[in-house]
Amino acid sequence: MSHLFTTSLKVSNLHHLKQLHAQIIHHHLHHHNHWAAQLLGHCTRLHAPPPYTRLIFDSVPHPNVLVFKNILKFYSQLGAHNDVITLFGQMQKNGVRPDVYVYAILVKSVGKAAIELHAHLLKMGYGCDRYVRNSVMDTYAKYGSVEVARRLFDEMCEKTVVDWNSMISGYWNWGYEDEACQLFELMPHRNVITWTAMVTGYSKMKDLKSARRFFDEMPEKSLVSWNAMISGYAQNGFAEEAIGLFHEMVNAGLQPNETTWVAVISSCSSRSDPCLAESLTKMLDEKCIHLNYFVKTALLDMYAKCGSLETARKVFNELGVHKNSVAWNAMISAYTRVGDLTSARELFDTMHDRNVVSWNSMVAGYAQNGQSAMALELFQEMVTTKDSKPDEVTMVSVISACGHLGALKLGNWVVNFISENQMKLSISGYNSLIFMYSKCGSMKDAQKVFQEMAMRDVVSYNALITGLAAHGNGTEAVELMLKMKDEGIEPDRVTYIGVLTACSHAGLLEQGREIFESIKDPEVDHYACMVDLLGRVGKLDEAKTLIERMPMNPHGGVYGSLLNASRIYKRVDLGELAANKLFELEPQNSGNYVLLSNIYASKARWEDVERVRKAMREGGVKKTIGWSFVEYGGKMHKFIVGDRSHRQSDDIYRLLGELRNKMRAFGYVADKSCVLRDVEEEEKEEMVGTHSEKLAIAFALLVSEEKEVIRVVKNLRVCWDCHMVIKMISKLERREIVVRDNNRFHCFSNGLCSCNDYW
DNA sequence: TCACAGCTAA
Repeated sequence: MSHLFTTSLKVSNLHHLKQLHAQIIHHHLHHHNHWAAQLLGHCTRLHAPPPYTRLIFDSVPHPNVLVFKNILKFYSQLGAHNDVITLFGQMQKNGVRPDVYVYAILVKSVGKAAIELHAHLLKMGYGCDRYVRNSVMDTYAKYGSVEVARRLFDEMCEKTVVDWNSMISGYWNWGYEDEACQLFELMPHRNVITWTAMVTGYSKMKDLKSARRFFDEMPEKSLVSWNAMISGYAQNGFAEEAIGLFHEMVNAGLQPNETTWVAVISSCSSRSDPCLAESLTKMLDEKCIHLNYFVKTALLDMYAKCGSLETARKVFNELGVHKNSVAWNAMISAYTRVGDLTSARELFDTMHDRNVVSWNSMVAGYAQNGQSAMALELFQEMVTTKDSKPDEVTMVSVISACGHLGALKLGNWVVNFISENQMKLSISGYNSLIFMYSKCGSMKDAQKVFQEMAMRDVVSYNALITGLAAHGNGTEAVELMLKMKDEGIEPDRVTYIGVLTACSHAGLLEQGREIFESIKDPEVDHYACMVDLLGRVGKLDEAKTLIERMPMNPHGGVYGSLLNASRIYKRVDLGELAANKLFELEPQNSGNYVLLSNIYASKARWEDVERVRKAMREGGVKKTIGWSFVEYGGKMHKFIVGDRSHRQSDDIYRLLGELRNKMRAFGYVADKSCVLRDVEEEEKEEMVGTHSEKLAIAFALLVSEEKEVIRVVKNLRVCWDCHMVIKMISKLERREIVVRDNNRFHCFSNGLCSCNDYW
């Protein structure tokens, strides 16, 4: 049996551990407490898989305090607090008397309940044991109240360096920078752990400069210190610095461990550089690094972000039963990143330990892939099931989805939800609110949010300027740009796109020209805005000249602006020129065909209209179909061409029929511009159909009260006949109809549109 | 005699 002792000495990896385990079983010793405790100790040290470790524990018929201690330590290290508490209960049931160390572990796991446990420990006379005392204080500092921890700290007559370190980390944990620094200064003897805690603390506050200062000033550095600094860089997006420091560490002759690798791998993920990923994979292979849980999950994420979804999935599958929520969430976002929402949802539905990040990944996945309605549906499920509590990340996605849909009532509900749950919003949270209100057509609220912000960044200004632009408030947008310059915030490319668009919508030719001239290196998008501005005020030939003099190749947006202007001013020559360029640049974009055919239609050139349609058919160009939304009763109702899925479909179609008859009676005859045709009459015709807008308006008419404003939201350019229908309904029904088309707001009343260039 | 404090993935 003596060889067992020698084997047990060199257990340096999982393989050795399993060999030792096999030998112990061979000698029928696995029921013995001594050997079980040995094995469990190795499990903790080597981060063995929990099911394997549990198997060893369960094979002991009468575990003693040593065995319990080791299994508790294992679970404690995993952060499996519930298992610690359950096992502690079992220990008491078995009549095994816990010692101070067991209590020290337990205190860490019970979280806020440590307060009761603390009283119990005092009664038992364990209060003055320095390990118990430190554990209690540490737990208060981590999970409870840092003030209580400080009181305990102050009451100690002899403080060890461990107590000081616990207290300093406790302060950092709650973001109390000043208190942490104060203690650091007061401390009689600092050790490497103290210094490392300072590095981590500053990294947590995103103050990498100070973190690095402490790192450089440390009298001695351990591997953990290096890891702290590298991880600090990695977690704050300083990938270059993290990788650089990693090389420095290797050059200093230090052997990286798994924690180091995790930081390096995650830096590589954020770079999304497939070459770097490959060289890293090779390096791990060559060095035969043992890949633990964290490393494998980090690798999974790296593969997903560096373009190899298949490899990521392979790692994910290989994690087997040991997968935790982080791996699941990484895989879910990997799918949403490439737009594969089906696979993402499949994973989301099959995972059982969903947390807030899982929900966020899925909600953001829908929101960022144009499925705002699904994003809101899932959010509502999240709130009703109370599976996880939404956080700021959730709310930003939800707010953005409300904006895309123009769901104002829902958006207001979300704002209420945020204040009721006392959620704090960061600058980007407020920015998303400005965006939402702008998109919902409520500039008053957008401006209110903007005013109330304590700090604003360039995105805040851009959100408001873009909103003002969409509402045609050109002068205000220009003023806002001047104001941001005054406050020392430099306009960026988005700002200029916003102001130029605003000038264009408000017809501010001279100011637009001036601003365009002031841009240092105008990009192609800025030229497109300028062409749009010139075109809308009727200077089409000047717009054409500007295009010819562009220093770069014009993109679709440039010619799109010219085409749109040609439509407004019925310039067939320039319209044809722009359209022909567009048919080359973006042959599958149906909108260009629609616009050209509308120019012909406005000149009653029906043969040409037919010719464009034929070209479209023959080119296999499918009209892009989009959803229209109407918010009613706190819900979004969505419609698509020929839709019959809505609950009130029958009523909606009946109303459409009635409207058609009414229009005929008022003399609006269906002419060749297909004003009143719908899908039943024109099944084979791709240019027309029962458009989503028609269905949406009919639905809104059905449910709205007399004189209520009807709001229809649609982001794509809508067709000729739909515009005509909207105009006529607004005249016949004497209703105001607001349509968000092409991200602009159009208010129809009495058959007239608020903007002068609407058809 | 030891254990207690610092670093790890979305």
